[in-house]
Amino acid sequence: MSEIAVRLRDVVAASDAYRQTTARLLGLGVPETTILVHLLHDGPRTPTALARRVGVTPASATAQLDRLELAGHVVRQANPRDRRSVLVTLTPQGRALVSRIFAVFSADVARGTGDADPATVAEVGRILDGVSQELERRAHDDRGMARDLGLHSSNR
Amino acid sequence: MSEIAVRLRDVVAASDAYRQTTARLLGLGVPETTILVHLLHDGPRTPTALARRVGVTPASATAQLDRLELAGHVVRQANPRDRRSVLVTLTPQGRALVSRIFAVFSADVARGTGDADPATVAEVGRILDGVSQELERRAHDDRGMARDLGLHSSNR
DNA sequence: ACTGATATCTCGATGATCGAGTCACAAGCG
DNA sequence: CGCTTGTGACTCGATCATCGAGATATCAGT
Repeated sequence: MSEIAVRLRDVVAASDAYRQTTARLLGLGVPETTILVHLLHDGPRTPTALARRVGVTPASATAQLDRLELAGHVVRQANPRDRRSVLVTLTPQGRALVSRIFAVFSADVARGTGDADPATVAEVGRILDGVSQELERRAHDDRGMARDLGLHSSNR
Repeated sequence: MSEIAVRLRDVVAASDAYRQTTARLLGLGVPETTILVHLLHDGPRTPTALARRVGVTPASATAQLDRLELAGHVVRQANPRDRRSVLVTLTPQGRALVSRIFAVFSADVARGTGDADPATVAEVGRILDGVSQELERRAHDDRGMARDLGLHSSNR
C-alpha cells in the first residue's frame, strides 16, 4: 500500500526530469509541452480549460498559446457554439510533433514495464486509473486536504 | 503497453494538480515541497544534489533553501566530508510536516488502488519501479532522446 | 606547490507569471 | 424584449522566481 505510494513518488520524479528534457530538446517550455499533449488526447479545447488542466491562470495560458501559435503548433479558431470563446486546435505540424513525443514516451514506458503478461498489465492499468481519479478528486478538495494536512485555517 | 503510457500520463497530470494544491495550502512553492519530500526519503543532501533532483540550477536551489530555512523546515550544516559543501537536513518541524504530507498522499493512493490483492499490488510496484528507472535513465540521455524525437541538431 | 574541477553563494538581468481591469458575448430573469 | 449577472479571452503593469556569470573556497591528483 505505502509501497505503491513510494513507487509513484519515484515515477513522478522521473517524469519531471523526463518532461524537462523533452521540452528543452524541443525548444519549448514544460507547460507548453503539457498543453500539446492534452490537446492531442482531449481534442480542441478553450484556453481557460487548458489553463485549468495545466494549473496556470488564464492570463498565463494566453502567453503560452501565443508562443505555441507562433511556433506553428496550434491555431486559435472561432468557437461556433460560443462566440466569446476560442478553440485551440493542433495544426498538422503540431499533431505530428506531439504524436512523436507520445510515441517515444510510450516506447520508453513499455521498455520499463518489461515482459509482464497482458493480464497483469491490464490490472496495472486499472489500478493506475483508480489512483489518477482519486488524486484528481483530492486535488480539487481544498477543504479535505487542509483538514488532513492538519491545517486549521482555511484558504490561502 | 501503450495502455500503461496513457494511464501514466493521467497519473502524472493528476499528480501535478495534487502537488500544486498541497504546496498552495502549505504556503510553499512546488519545488520547495518537492525538496522536502526528497530530503525525507533520501536523507541529508547537498544543495547541488537537490537542485539536480528537482531540475533547477544550483542558484535557484539557494533561494529555495533560503525560503525553507527561513520557514524553519530545514537547516544547513557543515559537511564533515567536504568543507566546500553544505548538508541540508530537515528540522524536527520540517520532518513532521513532510511526514504528514506523505502520509496523506499514501492514504490517497491506497484509496485509489482499491481492494487489489497483495500479489497484484506487489507486481504493480515492480512494474512502476522498472518504469521510473527507465524514464530516469532516458531523461539524462539527451543524445538518444533527440534522435528518437527526430531532431538532427544535437545540444541545447 | 600547482592545476583543474567542484561546491556554494552573490549579483544583475531576463522572463514568465499573476491580479486587476476591459470588452464581448451568453444565459436567465421579469 | 431589455436588463442583469456570469463567463471567456485578452491587455497591462508589477512582482517574483529563475537563470548565467563571476567570486571565493576547497578538494583531488600530479
